This record gives sequence, structure tokens and C-alpha cells, in this order.
Amino acid sequence: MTERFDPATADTRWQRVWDERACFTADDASTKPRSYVLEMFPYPSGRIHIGHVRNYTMGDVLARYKRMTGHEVLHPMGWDAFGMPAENAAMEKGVHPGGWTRENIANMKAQLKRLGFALDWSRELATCEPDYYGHEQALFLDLYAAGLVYRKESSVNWDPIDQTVLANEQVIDGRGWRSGALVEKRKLSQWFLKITDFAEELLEGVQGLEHWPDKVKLMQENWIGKSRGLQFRFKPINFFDEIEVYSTRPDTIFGASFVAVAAEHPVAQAVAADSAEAQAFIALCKQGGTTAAELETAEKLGFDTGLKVKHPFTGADLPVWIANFVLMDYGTGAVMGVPGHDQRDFEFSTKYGLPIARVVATDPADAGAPFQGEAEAGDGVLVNSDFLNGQSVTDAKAAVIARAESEGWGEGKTVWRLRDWGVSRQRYWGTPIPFIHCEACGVVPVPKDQLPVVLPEDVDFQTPGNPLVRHATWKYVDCPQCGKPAVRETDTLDTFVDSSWYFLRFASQPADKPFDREAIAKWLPVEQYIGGIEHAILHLLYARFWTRALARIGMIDVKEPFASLFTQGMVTHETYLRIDNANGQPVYFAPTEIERGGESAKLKADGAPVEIGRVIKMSKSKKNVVDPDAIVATYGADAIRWFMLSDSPPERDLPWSEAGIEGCWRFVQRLWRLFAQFDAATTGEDKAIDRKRDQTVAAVAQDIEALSFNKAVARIYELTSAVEKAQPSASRSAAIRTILLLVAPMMPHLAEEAWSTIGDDLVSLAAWPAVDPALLVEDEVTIAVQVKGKLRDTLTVAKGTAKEELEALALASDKVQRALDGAEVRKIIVVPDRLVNLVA
RNA sequence: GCGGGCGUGGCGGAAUGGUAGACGCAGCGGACUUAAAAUCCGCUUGGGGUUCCCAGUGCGGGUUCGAGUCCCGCCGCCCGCACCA
Repeated sequence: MTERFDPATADTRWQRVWDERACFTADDASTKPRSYVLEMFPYPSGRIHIGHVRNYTMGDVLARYKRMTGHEVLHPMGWDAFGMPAENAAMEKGVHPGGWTRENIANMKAQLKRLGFALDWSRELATCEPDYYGHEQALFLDLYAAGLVYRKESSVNWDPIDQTVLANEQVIDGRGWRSGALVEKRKLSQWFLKITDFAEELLEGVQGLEHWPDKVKLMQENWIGKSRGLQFRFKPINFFDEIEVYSTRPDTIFGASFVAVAAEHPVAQAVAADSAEAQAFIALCKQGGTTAAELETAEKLGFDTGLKVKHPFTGADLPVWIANFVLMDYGTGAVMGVPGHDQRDFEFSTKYGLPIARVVATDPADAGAPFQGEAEAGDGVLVNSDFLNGQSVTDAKAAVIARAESEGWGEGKTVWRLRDWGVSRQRYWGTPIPFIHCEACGVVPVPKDQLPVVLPEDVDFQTPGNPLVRHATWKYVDCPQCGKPAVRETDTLDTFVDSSWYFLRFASQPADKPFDREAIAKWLPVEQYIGGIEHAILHLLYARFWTRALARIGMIDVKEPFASLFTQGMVTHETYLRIDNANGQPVYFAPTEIERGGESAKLKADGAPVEIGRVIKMSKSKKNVVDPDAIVATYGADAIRWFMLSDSPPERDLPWSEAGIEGCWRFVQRLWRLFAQFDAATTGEDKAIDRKRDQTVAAVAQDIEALSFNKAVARIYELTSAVEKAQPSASRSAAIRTILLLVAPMMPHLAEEAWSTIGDDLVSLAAWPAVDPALLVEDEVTIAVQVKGKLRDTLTVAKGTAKEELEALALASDKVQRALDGAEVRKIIVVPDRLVNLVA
């Protein structure tokens, strides 16, 4: 073996061998236990970033480990290739979105190959190709046939200058990102998927996701948001229509001091018909964007219509307001305002001088207690509420619902926060929605034999808006039903649709249908899915929905796509900056422009110091990005892979550092030197090393299966140090060989290179080392001896030493006697093999 | 605003309610070397009267023989909020 490991030659050599021997191609016909390991596929932005490297390294270690433990592994890769950045590139650089995307894919694929990932490239797919999105169109038509697709009006962000629809991220401080115009809400007829039909199923299904993080399950449950409440009608006093409201807190009905309706509500519209002021207020509500965060942080505004309704119990007059915080989409578009126990209502009432009453108190004696500047939404006992007084919130809810139902003015109702999924996008670079609009026949699905509806290539991006709409020929077709001239739908599908079934297409890729049912039965569900926490709700919920929808219409037999989910943290980096003297703004520098000392940093260009800023998520604007390619070129793939796994727990953020990658590089070389010391001919036994080796193998296996790579890494460091210090023996050589196998999933190139002199064939195809269970058990344990809960001494005893003996040994300790200082021992707590606690 | 999460040495972190700081990074000291790099050895939470003692896991309370871990209330940071992916 050479003196140093040289990744520049070894990396490519082994990558070629793996390719040529198709080591990582999944065999559909295999009889081995199967394991489908999947990382969220990337958007082809042009370059792999460190976050991708982290994501794919984790999946790769698991995939390689699974292969070593006898599994047939499916570990595929593809491209989430539709989306806005391609259109932005087209507008900025004049390139075609398709050309730009495909070039990016080629570059990023080469980058992934340089990292040595054990991927089955034979199943590669890109969602922007007709052989993918054509099948998606077919599935969309199937869902349509099953009644799960419909059209309705819905609000979008409208840029009145560019005359175009804006994505939420294109709205900055209420203005269009390019034009700077104040954004308005505008109604458009759009396509929707009936995800709400699955609300109950999706909610119940969460319970069965045993291997999902609790936090993600909780977020999904809250997002679906099942709530039981009262839907009821307020009788009008000085007008004719009843107002139907929905409340999740009917218990607080005696605290109602007003009724508020959404700007789009029929009552609001009726009032506006002969009130210019009301019209102006409704127009005001149309200003601004459509996001929930924007709506909820906006100042609470209202308009008193002058209408009054009658309180169902007290008979009191309640004023009817139009309010900007009431949503037409949720419940009935009208609410009863209970300022004492709802924060929005509280702010609203404070602003407009409406009464604020207390109807819930922690203690009945506090019925007259004032509010401390905010609403009290918590639990308690009903007060000032007639027949409800003294009841708990839960009981009072039931009581009010029962009364309303028996008196016939309302009924208990389950309402979901989850809304149907709007999939229409007024954009070019996405899957065309396969429908045709005919004046005579209405909305007509494109016949399946005419799929795919292919995106035209000859489009221009000189003007804002969707180029499909202004394309000279593309949208003009004959109606499939009546044959008369008609037009194609020009909306394309949300890219979340593309990512809602790609994991099914990986199992098999027939040309004539989206997937093969048997292949899905074999491979799905994905055994381990890995991706960012930012996808905790939307992508994962949509993928779950899509899978259930396909199961419901009888196309597949699996209901939940991902058996285990892991959400990894971001990769962060220090920032380097100077404050610009002229305008006081920070000027950022890239890590490559910096020379980093122990606690300081200076700019290479002028040698003067720069400030080391906060460690934050890598972003172009802060220039704190590092290029994986440059790291691979300097240190090789294994060092960067090792860095991704070391130190930080995978679910937390990982701070990148030059020093850290240097340390990984040194460890690569340290292992190389250790592997060179392997000698099959050595003899002699070293029990301590044998034990340490087997304990490490067992622990590392456990850690990898739990994706606790940082712990596995620490174990490997410990074993390495122990083996380095040990005298030559057969045990030591066996341990060296074991270390090689343990690091093989993490540093596959180094492992292959060393294995080529130590082992047979390829280490990528080798078996995980076996352990002797007898060696895993320690025969001696260290016991903590505490006095009043404070550590005073430790005892080393045989494992399983009896309670009485431990007590005696503890009392015999000088240190314990000194700590007791003559005090009488009142109680002794003994945890066998753990500790003795003397309570004085 | 709403929902979710996180907070432990100079830094990343470890710790089934049971010896806080494993392991790594940085730093300091030493060995080797003409010298440097590489490598190896040692030290490294703070304070003190340094074989020992005290304090200590964001802040304030609580439960427990015992709390980094469980409960309540704060503070700070991060993620998501339905057209970014």
C-alpha cells in the first residue's frame, strides 16, 4: 500500500468499477429482503450544494449498510425538474427553461457521481420529460374520473402592472418583486384536488406512522385541523337574512359581543350594494397578498354595517361588522366575536370599543376579574353564562350544542382546517393540465390516447405572464367531443403534484402506464425517506394524499408511501463581513476570499481583518456557501462524506468549517495508515480488543439503523484509538479489518482501495461483520455512590453484585463516611449495576 | 399572528430519570526534525485553600431519594403557514 491515500485517482477508479459491474442496480426479481431507501429528489438548480451532500450521504450510508446486511436495496435518484427558477433563468438570460434544466441535470449528475453514491441510475427520471409528466396527466384524468378533481374560483396574487399572477415568494412587502406594484387579490377559475375527502383518513393514518418524528405527525394533525363546533344561525333584527356562523368555542356564546362576516360574504355584498363606504372597505380588504401570515399579522380592520342580529339566549342586539380577518374559505365565512376569549376578537373589540365580557375563569370566584391586556383562550370554568355557569369548557360546549339542536337554531358540526388543494399554476414550466375548453361541450378531458399533452418548445419570455396563453398555435385544438374549434387549458400543475408520486415510478418504469402494480407491491412503502424538515407538512401530506387517492381508485395496494421518515437539519457556515462606512450596511465575503486563523479571519486581498459573523444557513446573499466540487477536488469524496456524518446529530444543523474538513482528511489518512498494518499472519489473542471490536460493531449497526451517524462516528474513533495503541495480535488484525468494514458505507472509496489488498472482491458487496453476543456483556461495572443525591465515590464490582453487598460496600467507603459526617442514614436506594444513594 | 421544534465547555456535541461534558474541532504544552509540514504524547467547564471542595446543562418555579432529561411560566433562535422547492 502507498504511503498516503490518494482520492484523486482512487475515487474515479472505484466509481468506474461500481458502474461497470452495476453494483447498485436493484434486482426486481431478487428473493432477498427488500429495502427502499429514498432521499427527497433535488430541484436541478445547477449545482449540488452542501445540503444535498448531507442528505444523500445519509441515505447512501443506510443503503450501503442495508446491502451489507443482506438486503436487496432500491436507492434511486431523479429530478424535480419543473418550477419557477427555470422560467426566471429564461427571463434573465434568454435561455430556454428546458435547455437550462437539462444542462443543470447533467452537471449535477456528474457531481453526484463524484461523491460515490450507491445509486441505481438505471431508474433515473426527470419530471419535466413527457415520459414522466404524460403519465401524471393520465393519473390526473383518472382522479378526475373518480370525482376527485374540480374547478372553482380562488384568489391569487395579482400584479396590476405586469398583469400577471405572482407566487407568494414573488410578493415582497405587499409589492410585486419586479414591478414594485401593490399586489391585489384576484379571483380566477382554477383546478382543485379534493384532498378534503381524505381529511379523516389522512388524520387517522398519522397514528399508524410509527417511525415518523412526533413533531411532524403533530404538525400534520394540526394542519388537517379537525375541530368540533357549533354551526348556528343568528336571527336578523333590522334586515331579512339569517347569518350562519361557525364556532369552535360555542361554550363562550354568552361572551359574544358582535358578529363579523368576511368581505366576500353575501351580507357584506348586500350592504355594499347601497353603501359607498362599505364598497370602499371591501376594496381595502382586497389589497395585499393571500398568505395566512400576511392576513393574520395585518391590522384588524372592520366596518360596522349598522345591521343587528339577536343573541339566541339573551336576546340582546349584536352589531354585524365586516372584518378583514374573517376568511370566506373557512367555516361559513362569518363568526361570532367573543373578545374575552379570542385574541383576534379582543384586538378588534379594543380598537372599535366593543364590550369585552368574561365568560370563562380559572376559578368561579374570578367571574369579575379584569383582562390583562389580552384574551384568555385557556381552559377553565364557565361564569356569567346563565345555565352554563360552573361547567367545564368541554361540558359547556356539549351543552350549548345540545340546546341549539333541540331548539332548532344550530347543530354540532365537524370542520376541517385543511382546504382543497389548488393545483393550477398560470405558468409555462410545468405539467400541462390535460383538459380542453369547448364553447359547446364545456370542460372536456383530453382522451388518454392523445397523451401526453406536450409543452411547446417555441416560447418566448420577453413579456411577463404565461407564454402558453399567447402561443400562436399550441392551445388551438378541436374539441374531442364535438370536433369544433376549442382551446387547451393553459394552466399547468403545481410542482408538488410531480413530487407526489415519483417514488412510485421508481419502483418500475413501464412506457405504457405510470407504474406496474406488482412492482409497487414489492418495493413500497419506502423503508426510509430522508429530507428537510421544511417539507414536514405540504410535500409529505400531498404525497400521502396522492398515494391514498390512487389506492382508493384501485390502482395500487399501498396507502402510506413512507414507512419511516427522517428530517435532516441544514448545513450552516460562518459569515465574513465588514460594515461599509458609507452606508452602514454589511458587505459579505465568500469563504474562499478569507484566510481563517484560530479565532480571527482576514481578507486575502488586503490582509486586513474581517469580522466573523453569525453561523447561519448557507445562502448566496450572505456569500457563506462552499462548493462541494472544490472540497472533493481537494480532499476527495470520503472526507466530505465523513464530515457530513460527524459531530452534529443529523436532525440538527451542521456547521461547516475548514478546520472540520481538515480533521476529516487527517482521519482518512490515519485510517489508511492503520489499514496498512493489517497482517493476516499475526497470532495471539487480545481479549480487550475482541470485546471492544464486537461492542463497536453492535453499537455502530444500531446507530446507523437509527441514523445516529454522529454516534457511530464517535464509536469508530474510539475503536480506532484503541486498536492503534494495542500490541500486534490476531485480534488486532481482525479489528483493523472490522474497522474497514464499518467505515465502508461512509468512506467507500478508501474502503475499496484498502480492501483490494486485505479482502476479496469488492467491499461494497461484502457482508457486515458478525458479532459474538457473549462479548457484548461487560463482567465488571462501575457503581456511583451518592450521599443525598450527590456523587461521593465510585465502586468497581462484578456485574450483578447483590443489593446488600453494594450497600455494605458503599457504607464502608471513607469518602462516603466523610460526606455523611456522622449523620444517620435513613434510606438507601440501590439500582443494581448502577448506583447506591444514601439518604441521610 | 398561528402551528411545530431547539437551547449542555471557546465550538459541534454525548448522556434507558441514576458518575454531566464520551467523541471530534479549536487552543496550550511537549516529543521527533537543521527547520517546517506530517505524525505521536499530555492538558483543556468555571472558581477555590487543587489527593479535595464548591458552582454549573438559556432564565424563574415545581415534582423526585435523585432532573440536562418530567411538569408549569418566561426569554432567545430556527422551520412551516397552502403559488419557493
